[in-house]
Amino acid sequence: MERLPKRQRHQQLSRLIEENPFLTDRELTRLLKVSIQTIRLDRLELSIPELRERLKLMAERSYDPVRSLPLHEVIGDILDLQLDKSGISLFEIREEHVFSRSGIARGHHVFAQANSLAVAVINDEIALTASADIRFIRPARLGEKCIAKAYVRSSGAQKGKAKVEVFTYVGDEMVFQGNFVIYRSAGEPDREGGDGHEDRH
Amino acid sequence: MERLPKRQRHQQLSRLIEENPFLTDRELTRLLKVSIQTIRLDRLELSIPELRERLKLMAERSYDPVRSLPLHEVIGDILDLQLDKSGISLFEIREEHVFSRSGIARGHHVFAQANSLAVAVINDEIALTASADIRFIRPARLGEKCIAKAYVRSSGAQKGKAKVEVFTYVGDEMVFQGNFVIYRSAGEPDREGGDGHEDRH
DNA sequence: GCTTTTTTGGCACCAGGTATCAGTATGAAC
DNA sequence: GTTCATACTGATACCTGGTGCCAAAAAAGC
Repeated sequence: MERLPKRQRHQQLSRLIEENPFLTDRELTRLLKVSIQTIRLDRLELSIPELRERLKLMAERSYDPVRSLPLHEVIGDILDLQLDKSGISLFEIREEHVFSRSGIARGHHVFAQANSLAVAVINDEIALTASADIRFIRPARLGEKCIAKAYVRSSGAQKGKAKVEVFTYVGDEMVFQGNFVIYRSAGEPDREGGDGHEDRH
Repeated sequence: MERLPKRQRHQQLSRLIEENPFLTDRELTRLLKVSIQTIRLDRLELSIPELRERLKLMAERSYDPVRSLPLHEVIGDILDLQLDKSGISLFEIREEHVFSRSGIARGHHVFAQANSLAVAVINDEIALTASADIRFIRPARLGEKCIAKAYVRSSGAQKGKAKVEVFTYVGDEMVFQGNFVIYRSAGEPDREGGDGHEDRH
């Protein structure tokens, strides 16, 4: 018996299930023209879990709050935070942040890291982005770690507006720079803004 | 028999399953102190599908490319697009876009709608945001429908840079305004940018 | 009291498997 | 030719997490 058919079938099986994880063993018998036992042996050898386990894994992954709400609260990990002074956050460009073909991060994510850091650095219950002036210096790419540094240029605790400057680096290359004007609740909290935070931890 | 216990149980059941869709009927019997048949009757009345169906739905949702990559391609539905001239998109502020307590949309989403429309309106294979000057005029809130209108002010097909102005409205109130500079592949596609598109359909 | 609703129990059945044992085909090795 | 290994198939028992249905018991409601 040729060895190839089996290996080919294994490859096909992997591919089929990868591109449609909703296939039952019975449906796979039709596609691969082998018995259901063979399908199951193959899955065993390839350690591909059964349909229900596959679906459960997918559901869990999409249910994971960290993954399912990637734009909640602060984007990136806060490394340092000196309220009303400065802050640093780290954000790694992963698969889900880039265009699959070019590997270039979508602007939203780079913006979101900077924006949420600018908001987080403001020492107030409510902080909302009023305006921003941003520049994408060079594209951020898959796997790169973006370090955003925010500096409060004028805290404006009395005026109700604060100016925050954010620089985002990959290594020593700057990829993004932005000037944010943040409304703070000391001023008129709800008049403007498109972002804010409600939980300070 | 009081009507309340049943209704209360129904509420509890809905809440429990909502916050943990992975619960089996058997586990629910422990939590609600009723028989498994009652749980099943309750699910029937509330038309809550069985565990496996719930997981399957979650898996499908996370597998659906449109939903699983909410920040892919264009955010919002394109209502009108005249390449290198103007475009209109609609984006409804839903639960997942707002801060749960204030109901105010996170800035990323409002920005993302405007940004992706600005990029989409450019008639080129590759388009990347180079810089932007944005203003959040008033907060967008849960349930509001944001209409973004983009106007290409200078297409710059030769220069490699285009200027796009975007206004986002809720009803006749402006919530956001932004000026975008977009790099287009005619110029130097990969030199800058934080966003782009790879598929034009 | 009696009636109605709610709850429970029991049983058959289903999908989509796992696990295991036995049998068959096929080709290479001696 | 016989033996052996590998691959494949079939059959059966069992599992989970249910559905569907019927009847009995319990709890309200009047």
